[in-house]
Amino acid sequence: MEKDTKNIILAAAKEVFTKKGFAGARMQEIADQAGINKGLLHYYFKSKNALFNAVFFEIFDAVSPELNDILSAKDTDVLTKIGQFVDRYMEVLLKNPFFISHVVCELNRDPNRLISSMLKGGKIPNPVPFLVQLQQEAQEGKIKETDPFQLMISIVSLCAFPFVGRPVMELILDMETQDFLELMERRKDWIKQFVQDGLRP
Amino acid sequence: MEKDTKNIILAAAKEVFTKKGFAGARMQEIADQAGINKGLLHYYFKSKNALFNAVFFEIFDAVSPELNDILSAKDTDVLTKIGQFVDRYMEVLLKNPFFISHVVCELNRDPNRLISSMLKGGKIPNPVPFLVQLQQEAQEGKIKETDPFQLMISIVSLCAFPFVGRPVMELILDMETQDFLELMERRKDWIKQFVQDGLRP
DNA sequence: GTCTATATCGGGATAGAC
DNA sequence: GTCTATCCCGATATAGAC
Repeated sequence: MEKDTKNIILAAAKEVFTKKGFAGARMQEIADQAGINKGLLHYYFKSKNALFNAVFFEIFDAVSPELNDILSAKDTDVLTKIGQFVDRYMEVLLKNPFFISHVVCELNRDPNRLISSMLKGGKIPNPVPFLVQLQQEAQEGKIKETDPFQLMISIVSLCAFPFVGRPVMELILDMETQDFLELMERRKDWIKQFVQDGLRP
Repeated sequence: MEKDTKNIILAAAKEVFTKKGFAGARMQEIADQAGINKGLLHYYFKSKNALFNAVFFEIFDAVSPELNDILSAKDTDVLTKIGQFVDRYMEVLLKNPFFISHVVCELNRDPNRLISSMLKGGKIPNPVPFLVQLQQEAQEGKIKETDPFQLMISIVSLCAFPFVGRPVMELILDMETQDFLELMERRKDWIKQFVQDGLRP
């Protein structure tokens, strides 16, 4: 069962890396979680680093091109694109609610490890077409004039930050993780409405 | 020079923890950064854990009550409060641009360590007065009706996320850290304007 | 208070039996 | 392919001289 074991390992690694971060994760714990032993981990992945990269790119490769396509589409106005982007991005975040904080964490710790791999894969999102379109539609008076960089950053922030700040939120707002996920489910529509309101001319 | 050495250590620790995270940080590197040796670290702080907590609370204790006061003030309307909050919060973030990602990272890794200490200090921010006020002013028609939770989360997200997502942003938008900080400086006013626009009735 | 030297241990990685 | 046993480095923490 080579393929199964490998996938079991990947799933276990995803969970442990997510909870503990790269440096905090233990190969032993990943092995336990997968129901195997450390030796076998190194049989499938030659190092902790290789295992981490495998986990990361499994998600990244699936999501990045799709989001890129949404923002680069022709013949779709920006408000529609923003709606599609928020829907899809939040969907991914909800499906992997603990992973993004891990990625953020690793990027801050050792930006080169992930970033050089991302560059190698050549699948870096390209926001330029979307930024240009924002300016165009603003000049046409379809939306309020605003700094496109700041807006792009804000859309991602509104979606992603709650997931990285989840432990604090759960503390301050006194809620369980289940409540948090429901709040995020409702948040999709809230963000779309809020951005749309903010862009009214 | 006991006091000086202690502060030098705290500053060095802040920098190294910030760059590497708790698990990734090395006591040796902190000692090097401070221009002393490992033994002396343990003279002032009995463990790595104690050192980390000291660094965290130096910042947290200074900022948390102040932000709390802004949001709880009487006789100030919500839009003004939001402006003050954004200004002050962004100021702190700009002053410690690498620290929040570290805190987020640690909270996700081991929520209990920091959270139990925060509870012990008794200085947890209390958003309830602000949330109530949001609903009141919405009913009075001063601002658009909206989910107060979602709005509160969004204000914090708009300020904080760029700092945790900085490495990715610098990659995608192809900028240096200096450019990033200037972008954040301008962002203060942008956020205030955007939230205000989004809350127009 | 500050240093050097060292005890101790945890964890990534490897060797080799089955 | 999967397991056990072990190597060995690196990092926290301590002991003790100055």
